[in-house]
Amino acid sequence: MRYSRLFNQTLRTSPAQSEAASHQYLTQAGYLRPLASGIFAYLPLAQRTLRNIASIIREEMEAIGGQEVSLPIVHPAEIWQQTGRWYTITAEMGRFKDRNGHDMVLAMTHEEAVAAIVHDVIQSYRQLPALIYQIQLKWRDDPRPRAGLIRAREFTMLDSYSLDRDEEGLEVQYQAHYNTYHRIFERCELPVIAIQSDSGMMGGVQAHEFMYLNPIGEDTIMLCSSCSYAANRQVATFQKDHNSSEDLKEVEKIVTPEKKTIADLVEFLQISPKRTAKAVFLMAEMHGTEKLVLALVRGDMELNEAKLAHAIQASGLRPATEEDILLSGAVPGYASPIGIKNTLVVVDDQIPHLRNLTVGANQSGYHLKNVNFGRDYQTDIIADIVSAEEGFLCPQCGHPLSSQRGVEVGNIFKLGTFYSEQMECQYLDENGASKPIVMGSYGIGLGRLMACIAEEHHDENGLCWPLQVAPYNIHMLSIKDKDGAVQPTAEDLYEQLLAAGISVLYDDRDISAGVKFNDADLLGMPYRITISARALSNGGIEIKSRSNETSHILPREQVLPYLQKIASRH
RNA sequence: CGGGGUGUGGCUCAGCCCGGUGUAGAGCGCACGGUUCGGGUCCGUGAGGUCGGCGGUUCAAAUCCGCCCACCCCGACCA
Repeated sequence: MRYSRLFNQTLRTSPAQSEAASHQYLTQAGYLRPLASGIFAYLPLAQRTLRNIASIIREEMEAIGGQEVSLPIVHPAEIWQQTGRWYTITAEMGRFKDRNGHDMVLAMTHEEAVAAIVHDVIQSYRQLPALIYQIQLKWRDDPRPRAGLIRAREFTMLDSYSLDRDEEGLEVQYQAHYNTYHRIFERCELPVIAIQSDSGMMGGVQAHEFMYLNPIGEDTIMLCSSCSYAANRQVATFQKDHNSSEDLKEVEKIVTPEKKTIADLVEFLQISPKRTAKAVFLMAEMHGTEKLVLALVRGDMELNEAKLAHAIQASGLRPATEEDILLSGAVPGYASPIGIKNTLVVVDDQIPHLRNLTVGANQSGYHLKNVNFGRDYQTDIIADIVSAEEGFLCPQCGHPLSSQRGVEVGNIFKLGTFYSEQMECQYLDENGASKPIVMGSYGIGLGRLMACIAEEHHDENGLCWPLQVAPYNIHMLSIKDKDGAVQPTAEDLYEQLLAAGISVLYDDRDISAGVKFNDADLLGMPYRITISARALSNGGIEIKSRSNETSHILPREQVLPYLQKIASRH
């Protein structure tokens, strides 16, 4: 491609409205233009990069037996109603009516659509296992898009769906994806770690996320430096301490005027927050109705809403208002499970092992000392509902955990039979018995992946693409000379490279050398070749790798074979 | 949804506080001419703007007031 024909415009200054390096450079170098919040146009350089990422993905998916399909991005509401997600997912789903007034959905993901097709295609165990995948657009009306492609509302995603007879089959395909995803990210030269994760709105039983560790990320990952433990903070567990050797003491009502927070209370009573329990009130969306939930956790712990939602099978949580709380008979600031009604009480699994805690008396200005689970109150639901924090002890080895931020570039889920049951995807086994297909679903965000690669591979001058994803392998530029030997040489070499099938961007513009060099650095092709009078008089043509400061001169006739060797690594 | 910030040509911004310089400015980019030719050369000419929108105040609004919209950042939220 001749630069003079390239559809793009680099910017001298990076746009002010971006913080992430990837966003800045992708915009400044003319890969990307915003159209609306979280909605982007991909210009030719970005499109080529994405295409390269996509071909890596296709190769690797085909290698584990994947077959590519293309599912619609507009769905009839019926299939989403069938799985219930029409009702459980709210503002994030794009909906509209067609001309006949039918409710339609913009695909956020494709489990429903896949299941609808699988329902028609798969009849027999002879057709299983199967693996289908697509690289397709998604729409999620995210409440807060940010950092350019890191979190967009419209985005392209690889999503694959495994279909198996049973759990064993699913395990095989899950493992295959686990390994393949590592290979895909490796080929893109993006370092990632696989961590345990929440299955969120997808439902399902087991899940891993592939995280690119970087402060720009919005997920918090708990890591153990002495063993392999790594988990999303939403699900990370840790070793909890107990004091169950203490004797039970008598409950004692104490006066605590205006001590509505744990901080005030422990200051007033001069006790450790570990000797208190706090009650957090939330309204939970459960099976279409709202219910008040009291979550009881140790005073120094933080409630983890993802864990809580999981424990009570809630589809959504919101903070309870004062009015909500008063209806239960509890007193905000002085609340506890003792004596409240019409409330779902969830107790953190540490609490039953803690004795003689101080909790609210459900009476303004009073707390209760020496309260004990079992003796003084009961509940049906005991679960791990607190967040792991930096310094808490690793659940596997007891070493203190650390935390880091990360970007989720991929994930794999064992869906099990949820969707196949909802959508009636069944097959007949050898005995003629009808059984639900066991499904898995797996995804990689392509735009996000491209942004993460840019984030990982850039310097103060611009992007530095890895060879396999770079829009062009070679950035060739000529520097105009007096006697005019440069231009014909450059044209000639360019034609030769094209004929050899090497992907090359040739800066043929009639502008100063500095501009060409700066643009070459900004655009970030892995190799730069310079044709100039100086290089020619030094015996040939200059070659420099983008990530390396030094260049070297190669005789004219050796250039093509040299570049062919580089390109063959593509 | 809560908090903060910003909207002036393709990009970065000045002007606004304290209304009036008469066709609204600069740099970059773009077009044309010249100049230079290994790290965004220099000079000249030129095109390009409903000053986010609507309403109000005023003899007069980019500037003051009100409402709305968009975008960015933090939080809530989120495969």
